[in-house]
Amino acid sequence: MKSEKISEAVVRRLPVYLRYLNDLHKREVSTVSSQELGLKLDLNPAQIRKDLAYFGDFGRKGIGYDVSYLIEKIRHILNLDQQINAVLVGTGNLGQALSNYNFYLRENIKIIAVFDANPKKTGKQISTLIVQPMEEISETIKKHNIRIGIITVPDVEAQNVADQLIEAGIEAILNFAPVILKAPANIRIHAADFTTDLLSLAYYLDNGKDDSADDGELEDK
Amino acid sequence: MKSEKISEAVVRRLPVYLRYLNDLHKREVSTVSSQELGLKLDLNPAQIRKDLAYFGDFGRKGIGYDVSYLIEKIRHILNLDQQINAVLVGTGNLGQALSNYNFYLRENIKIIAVFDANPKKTGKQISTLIVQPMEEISETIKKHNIRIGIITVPDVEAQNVADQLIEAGIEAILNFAPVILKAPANIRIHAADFTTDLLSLAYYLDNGKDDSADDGELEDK
DNA sequence: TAGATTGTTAATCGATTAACAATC
DNA sequence: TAGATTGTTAATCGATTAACAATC
Repeated sequence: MKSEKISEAVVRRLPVYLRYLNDLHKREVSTVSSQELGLKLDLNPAQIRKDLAYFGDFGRKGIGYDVSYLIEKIRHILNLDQQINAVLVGTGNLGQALSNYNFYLRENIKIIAVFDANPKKTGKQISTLIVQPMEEISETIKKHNIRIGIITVPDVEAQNVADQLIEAGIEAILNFAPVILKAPANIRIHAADFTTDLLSLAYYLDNGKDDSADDGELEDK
Repeated sequence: MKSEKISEAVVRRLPVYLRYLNDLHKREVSTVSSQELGLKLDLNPAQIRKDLAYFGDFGRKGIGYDVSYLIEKIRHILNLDQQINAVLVGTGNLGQALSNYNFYLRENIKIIAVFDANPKKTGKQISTLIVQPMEEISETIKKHNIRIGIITVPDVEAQNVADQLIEAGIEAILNFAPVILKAPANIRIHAADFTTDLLSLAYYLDNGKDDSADDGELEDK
């Protein structure tokens, strides 16, 4: 174990490991090697060993990693060995889908309140929750020790909502709106905007493009 | 302009540029510098200039970039100057949300068919589309020149659906299921699984952790 | 002209991978 | 013991950033 700073790339792989380890556990596999993990997750085995070694000596030479033990360790590293409360703001289609999709079933992150600025939406029930008006957001966050905010409002409202969440003391934000949010450095923001993923995917479509024909306009065919 | 290979990191930033440029265009801003872009998008201006320069000399020294011209160029690079047809498989909450969320309104990617394996779901209407049974997927993809597949089925079914999409001739997949899909190298797959984003976010929550207390178990407080 | 800003080279920084001693 | 596999160092690879000549 070392005391280096952990890079974002490493942290982003931890949930991927955890997910597959949970899978192995369900299938009653008790031990796994970095080799096998790498094969399944399309990652270099050395990278996996290095990632894990940042946090401790979790493996055994000649044997591999104990699945249950590694699950426990990664869950601890990710703060998932405690319940993490979250709020969701914006009950459009996506917001409703996420509210129903209960993260809590798999890991310890639980959406415990949902909000919407639209009075026509407030008071309605989504899953087990009642949609609350924005006026109540600060009080709810403080009262229930809510640490993560999930933003699923239209892009023009996203920054405003983020500001309110931060003001109320939230620590981290998962942002589905297609904008870059501004926030103090101590607030962690992850972009979950899939339009970026989708549009960049289009780049890789093969249009019979020829690298050497940069200036040639091949409109037809 | 150079003929180097374009890295994935560069491609992923292009939609981000495009998004903000569209914004500027709407606000009738006609010119923008890499400096301003960097400020708004939290990116290094040199990086933005370098990214764009891979594809051409789009800027003017001393002036900056013409917003409309750059939009046009990036849209061309991303293949968005033509309609790209997509299918969506899996009409659960998320699938429905994405079907309603019409990408087509902003850019040229259009979901033109939706599928579900569940007979109780087929025949129902989502937005303007009728949910079709999986049996029709291959024919529909071929008939309508569908190039992108969006997977929103449960994780255990995702690989199977991916195989069917690939078999039918799809070129790229946006995968929302929390699994690593296996596919031939010529098929582009982007992971859009937000549980990974959410769980990695939890890592950054401050639990009064102390880097130097690696082995000390501070359970309380 | 003077000020601004690009495109690009060189320098830096960081992340991935290979290799291997240690050891189960 | 022999085979397997870790943890870690060193080598490689790639991406970001700084700096600046070119030029609008």
